[in-house]
Amino acid sequence: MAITNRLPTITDVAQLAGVSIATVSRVLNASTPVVEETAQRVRTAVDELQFVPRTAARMLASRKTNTIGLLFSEIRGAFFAHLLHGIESQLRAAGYELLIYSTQSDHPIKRKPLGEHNTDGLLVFTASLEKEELRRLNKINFPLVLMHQTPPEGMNIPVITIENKDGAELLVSHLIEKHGRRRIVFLQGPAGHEDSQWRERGYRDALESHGIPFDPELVVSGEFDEEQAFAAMQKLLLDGIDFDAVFSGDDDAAIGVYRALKMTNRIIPDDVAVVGFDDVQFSRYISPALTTVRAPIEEVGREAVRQLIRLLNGEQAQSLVLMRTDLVIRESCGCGPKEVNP
Amino acid sequence: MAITNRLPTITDVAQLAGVSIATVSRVLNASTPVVEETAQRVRTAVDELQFVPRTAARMLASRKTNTIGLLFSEIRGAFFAHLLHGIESQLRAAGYELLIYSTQSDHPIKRKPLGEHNTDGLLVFTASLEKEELRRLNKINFPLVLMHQTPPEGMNIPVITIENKDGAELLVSHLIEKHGRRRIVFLQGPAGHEDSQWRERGYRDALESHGIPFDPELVVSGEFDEEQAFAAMQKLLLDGIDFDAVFSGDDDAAIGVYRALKMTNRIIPDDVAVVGFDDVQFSRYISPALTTVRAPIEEVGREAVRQLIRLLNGEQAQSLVLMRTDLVIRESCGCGPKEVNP
DNA sequence: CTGAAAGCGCTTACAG
DNA sequence: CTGAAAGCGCTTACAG
Repeated sequence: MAITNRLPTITDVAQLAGVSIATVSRVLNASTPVVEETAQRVRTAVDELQFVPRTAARMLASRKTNTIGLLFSEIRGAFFAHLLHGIESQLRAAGYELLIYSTQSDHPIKRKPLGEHNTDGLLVFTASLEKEELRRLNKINFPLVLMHQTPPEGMNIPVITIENKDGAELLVSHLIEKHGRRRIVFLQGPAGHEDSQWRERGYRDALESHGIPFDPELVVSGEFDEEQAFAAMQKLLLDGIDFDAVFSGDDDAAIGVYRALKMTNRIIPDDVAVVGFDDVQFSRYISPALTTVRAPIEEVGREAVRQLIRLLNGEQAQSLVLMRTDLVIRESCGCGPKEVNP
Repeated sequence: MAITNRLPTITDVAQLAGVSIATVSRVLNASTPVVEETAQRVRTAVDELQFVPRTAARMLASRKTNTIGLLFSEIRGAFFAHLLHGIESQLRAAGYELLIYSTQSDHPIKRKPLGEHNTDGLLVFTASLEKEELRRLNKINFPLVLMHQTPPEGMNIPVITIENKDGAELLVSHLIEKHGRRRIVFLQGPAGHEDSQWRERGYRDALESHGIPFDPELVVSGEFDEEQAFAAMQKLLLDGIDFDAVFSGDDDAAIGVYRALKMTNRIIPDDVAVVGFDDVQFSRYISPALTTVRAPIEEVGREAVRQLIRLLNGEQAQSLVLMRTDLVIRESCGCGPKEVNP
């Protein structure tokens, strides 16, 4: 099932149009003025042969791939769809191709999946690239932009991230001030995940500023994952730990929290208030509607592309873009109509 | 901000190892046996120089891109994340790269985004590629696999899709038989969307086999989209059309239906039963929990990759893979516990 | 404005 | 098992 008739090349076009391949290249790329009449002949030949320049040849000759790579750990959930949508749309507008790679694929990696050998620059989400490789790429001045992750010591790589700490602090303060909660569980994300670390800091600061002592018993791991959060909550319940609210780390984990609480007949928010983070698609539709923090995920993707393109154009990129988050009060915290008819 | 020191090439490696570039290529690709001692020297040189072969050069010389392309119309919602996850994981296992392109990006396309010039084969979701281009690619024997879309007349291109009609028929029959509904609205998907067409057929067949006359007034467009579905429902309500159930086309649209009904104080399922299609992440968590049809989306992605790889290997692909769907009864149809504590 | 030619960095018959 | 050489299909100085 191989390609049957050899595909046309630039040489075929040149012959048909009666010009040199250099001229064909020029009209294709509009890189140098070409007499209109000649250009027209070339275009006709291109159409007739249905010629499309081989990307590989073009990349090799021009020493540019016109492609950017996206590295991330996991394709999952609404969060990822939002991020990718932002990246893709912004990238197309700039005329770049997108190569994606999920480091979660546990198949042994022979070659470096994405790097200077196949892209002009890289977008790196959270800790999807080892520090080693990051350092190497940075050292050779390879264009990089990090998302939701600050660069290791001494590396100056642009970062796009969100106001995790402020959002979390507002959220937890709300539980304390408006709803009088004092025994608030925090479900951490994956180890080393910066979003989680900042959110935890916001959580702690909120406690501290309200004179509530930090209780390590109330901080457990939910991994930003429904199942893990469910398991963590079950353990907390079994251990008989006392609490009146849960900050689930992110919205996905909140689903697991809901399940665990409902399963043991706790009423949300009366018995236990629950809040998340991200405000993904389903958050407003679950019952009770989830109080959370809106993270501008799609915009993070867009902005990351913008900064990367600056680097690709030899311009300065902004070293840190911190996008604002907003509290979204719904019902799971204890506010609002208890499902009157939203 | 250009790459500072020239990147090492195969020639640098060859010199350092004291062999020809052909030998370096051979140990890198394990394409021909090389004396172990020599191979070792090459590997050492590769490590020392941190050499990674330029993808473009390799593609050009080998006349293979080792890349497959994914074309689809819209990156949106949980549906897409599931599909992409299936595709990505299966592709990595086979050692291919993934280039993605969303035809929705309304930026004028200069060059063909994905095709024989930059990929070895294409995965095409729904109608994301014009019939013209499909015919052209098929004619030159370019490996193609379609998802959720049968090929135009006379083209033999493998298809992976799901049992839309059976699923829809079961769903609607359930509404009729178990819940006595007879005025059932159907919300169509985008024009020309095959999933929608088959679901409509299932809907009609269910009506017919239960002796319920088809009423064109009850069929309106929801576009598989929350907002469109919301608008369509509002219009139906305003027009005073009488109905006792809604088959929303897909789960995303069901959200819009919920909103419109709740806004006008209709109780789901008592006043109006609602059912969806797909069983995406949020479906079990909305209130009332959505009765729907489970579509094995991730598996569709996996299977599409499997078939495409067969073609790439010169093997025969299965011309049609029809994946089964299952009815998922929850509460929005009128069954089950009215939120006892799921 | 246009062409001849070098070069991009690999792979792969072809000899040996 | 290994090397010299051709070739993959473009782009881009360099002349003219």
